[in-house]
Amino acid sequence: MSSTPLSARAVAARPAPYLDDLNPAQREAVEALDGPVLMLAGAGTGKTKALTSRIVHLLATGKARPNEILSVTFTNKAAREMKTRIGRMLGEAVEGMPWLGTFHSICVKLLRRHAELVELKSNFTILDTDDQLRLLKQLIAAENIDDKRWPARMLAGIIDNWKNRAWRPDQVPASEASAYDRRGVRLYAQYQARLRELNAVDFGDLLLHVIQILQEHEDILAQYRRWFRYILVDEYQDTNVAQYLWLRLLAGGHRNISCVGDDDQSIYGWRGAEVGNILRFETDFPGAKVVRLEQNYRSTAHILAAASGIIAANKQRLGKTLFTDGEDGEKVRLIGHWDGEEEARWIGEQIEDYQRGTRGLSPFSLDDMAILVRASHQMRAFEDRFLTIGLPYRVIGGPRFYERMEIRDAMAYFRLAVSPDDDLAFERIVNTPKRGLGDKAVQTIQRTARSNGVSLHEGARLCVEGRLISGKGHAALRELVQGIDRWHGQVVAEADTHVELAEMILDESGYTGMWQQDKTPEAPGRLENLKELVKALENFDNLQGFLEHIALIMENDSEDSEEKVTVMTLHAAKGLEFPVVFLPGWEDGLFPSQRSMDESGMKGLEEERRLAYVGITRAERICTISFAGNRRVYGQWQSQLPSRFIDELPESHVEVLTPPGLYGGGYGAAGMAASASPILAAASESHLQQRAVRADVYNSPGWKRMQSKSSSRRVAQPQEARNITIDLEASSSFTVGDRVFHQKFGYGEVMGLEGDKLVIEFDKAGTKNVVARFVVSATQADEIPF
DNA sequence: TAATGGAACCTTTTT
DNA sequence: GGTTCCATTA
Repeated sequence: MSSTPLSARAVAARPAPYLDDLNPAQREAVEALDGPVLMLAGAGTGKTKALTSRIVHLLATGKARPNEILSVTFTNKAAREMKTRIGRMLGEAVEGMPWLGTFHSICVKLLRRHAELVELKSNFTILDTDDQLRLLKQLIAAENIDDKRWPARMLAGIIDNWKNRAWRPDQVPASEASAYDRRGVRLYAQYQARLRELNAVDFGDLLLHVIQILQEHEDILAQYRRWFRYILVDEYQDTNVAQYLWLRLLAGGHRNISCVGDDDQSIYGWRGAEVGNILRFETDFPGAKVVRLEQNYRSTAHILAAASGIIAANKQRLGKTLFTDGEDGEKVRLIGHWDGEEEARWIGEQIEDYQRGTRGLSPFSLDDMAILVRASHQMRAFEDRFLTIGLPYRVIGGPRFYERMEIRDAMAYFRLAVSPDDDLAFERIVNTPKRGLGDKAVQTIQRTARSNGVSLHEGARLCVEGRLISGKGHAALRELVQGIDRWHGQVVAEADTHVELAEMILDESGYTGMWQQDKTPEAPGRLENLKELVKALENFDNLQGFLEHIALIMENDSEDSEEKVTVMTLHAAKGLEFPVVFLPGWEDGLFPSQRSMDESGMKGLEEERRLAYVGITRAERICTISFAGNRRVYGQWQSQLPSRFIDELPESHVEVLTPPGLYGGGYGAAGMAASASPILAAASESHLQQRAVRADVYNSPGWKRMQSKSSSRRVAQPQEARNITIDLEASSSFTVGDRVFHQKFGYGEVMGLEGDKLVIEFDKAGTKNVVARFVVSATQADEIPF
C-alpha cells in the first residue's frame, strides 16, 4: 500500500470552505464528530457531500489520521467517488485512506492478515458465483441427491441467505434447517469443508470469517477498535445482518459510528438487507444523534412531487418530507405504447430530439441521458434499436466483462500459472481447448489425485507418468502439465513481464488458437475481449496483483470518451443522477415484478415501490415514464396492463403524452392512452376496475394460472415496413452480396443498401437494417489480431 | 470423445 | 427468444 500520508496539519492550516458549503442540517451532521450519528438523507440531499465533508473535517480537526478512519460503502464505484471527492476537497490525492472501501474489500484485507485463525492460508482465493455453483454441483452429485429437486442454484441461494444472516452451519436454527429436510445444512457444512480444503472463500465468507475472528479473539478485536477510531457507513439501509454484526463489533468500544441511509431507498431486501438495521439504530446506539437531510438539490419540484406521491403509499417508513427551492420544471411525462419495440423506437427518437435541442430546451449531451429498466432483459430492445439507428450507448450491469466465459477461462490459466495447485482452475481448463480429455480422463485424474493426496495438477502428472490416459489424451495432458510447470516457473523467476507472460500462456495453451479457428459469430468478439484483458493487465505490477483485484471488482469500466446514452437497471442506478431519465416498462408483472410480489407479498411490493421512487429521483430535469400494451415474454406476445404505480402518480405533476402512430386497437394500453383527453383518468379508471377484480383473487392459488391464461392471448406482431430501396450507387463501401460481420448480430450477407444503412440478412439474427459503420467485412473480422 | 438436436427451463435485482 | 442441459449419434 503506497501511502502519501495526508498531513492533517496542512489541511487545518487552511480555512474550512467545506463547512461554508453546507446547509444547516448537513453542517450539523458533519460537525457532530463523536458518538453515534444517524443521517437520514433523502434522495439528492447531498448525502455524499455530507459524508465526505465529515471525513475531511475529521482530518482537519486532527481527530483522526487518514488510516484511522474506517469508511464503508457498498460498491466500488461509490468508494472511488468518495476518494475522488475527498481528494478534490483537500487538493491532493487520497492515497492515505487505506480503509475506505466496500465491506468486501476491507474484509479481504483483514482476512489476509489473520487467515490462519480460520484455518486458511493468507493467499486464499475468492470464488465467484460460477465456481461456487460448480462446487455445489459436485457435492450434490456426490451425495446422490436428485439435482432436479435440488438445483445447485437453489442451494447456493439458501447458503447465501444463511451467510447473510451470519449463520455458520452449526448455527442455522432448527426451524430453518428442517424446512430444507436437513440436507441443506449438511451440504452447507460439506461446502464449507471443501472450501477450506481448496483454501478458498466465497463472498459471504469474507464477512463471516472476519466476524468469527473478531468474536473469538478479544485481543484482535481490541486492537482494531483502537485502530479504527471513527467509522462511517454509507447506504446503511442496505446492510445485512452479517454486516451489521461486523459494524457493531468494531464500533462497540468508542461508538464513534456514523451511518448514512434512506429507508425509502432500501432496494436490496432480496440480498438480505435489513431495513430494520436503520430503523433500530437509535436503540442499538442509545443517545444517537439523528439528523435529517431533506432539502433536495437534484430534481425539479414536479419530479420530486411525483416521487413523493409514489413513496407515500408505503406504510413501513420513517417518513421524510423532501423539499426543493428549485424551479417547477417540466411535469413528469407519461406515455403508453403499442409494444416494447415501439417504446424503444420512440425513446430513441426522443433522445435524438433532446440531443438536438427540442421544445425550446437547449441540447443535451448523450451522457446526460439514461434509460433505467427493472430487469436486464429489457435492455435488449434498446440495444437492438440503438444499433439500428446508430445511437451510441453504454450498457451498465449487463453480462459483465469478467464474468464472460473467455475471460474466466483465461483467468483460470493465469491462476494456474500463479498457483498450479488451484484445482478449480485446473478443472475448468483441462479440456479447453479440446484436448481429447473427456469425462473418463478427468475422472482418472481426480481419482489419482485423491488417492495420492495431491492436487489435480500433480495428479495429472502421475497419470502421465503412469500412462493412465489412453490415446491422444496422453500426449495432450503431458503437454498441459509441462505447460503449467513452465508458466509457473516464469512467474516465480519473473523472467518476462507479466503482460508478455499472459500472452504467452494464452498462446501456448492453444486458447487463442481455439477462438481464431472458431467461426461462430461470437468468436471475434471474444478475441477482442481477450485483447482487452491483456491490456487491463498493464495496470498491474504482476499477475497475482491482477487476480486479487479482479476477484473483488467485477466491473468493466472501460473509460471511453465518446458521448453515450446509458442503459442500466434501476438497482445499478442508485446513487446516480441524470438530467434526462427514461423509465420504460411500467407494467404490472414487470414492474412491480410478479416474482417479487409472489415471493414477498406486501413487503415485496413496497420494495418495488421504493425502486420506483429511486428511479424517478434519479432525474434532474426531465423524467419520462412509459409502458407498453404488448410485450414479448419468452418469445411469446403477451398483453400487459399498466403498472399500478402509474395510478399512484399524483395527477397534477404528470403530463400525459399522446403516442404517435396508428392505434385502432380496442384493448391494450396504447389504445387506452390514446382515447380521450383526460387520458390518465381514463387509463387509471379502467385500470382500477381491473384492480378491484384482482384484489381478492390476488393471493389465491388460481391467481398465477389465471394470470398466465388471461395474458397469454396472442397479439399479432405489428408488420414491419418493408420498402427497401436498393441503391447500388450509395457511397457505402459495401455492395450487395458482401459477407459482413456485426458485433452483435454476427455474420451475414448484404441484401441491399439504403443511404448509410445496409439491409443485411444475418445467418443467425435474421434480416435487419443496420448502419454501415457498425459492420465490417467478414474477411476483416476473421483477421482481428490478438 | 465431440457434435448435434431437442426438451426444459427461464428473467428480477448484486458485493 | 435464448440458454442450458440432456440423450443420441458419428
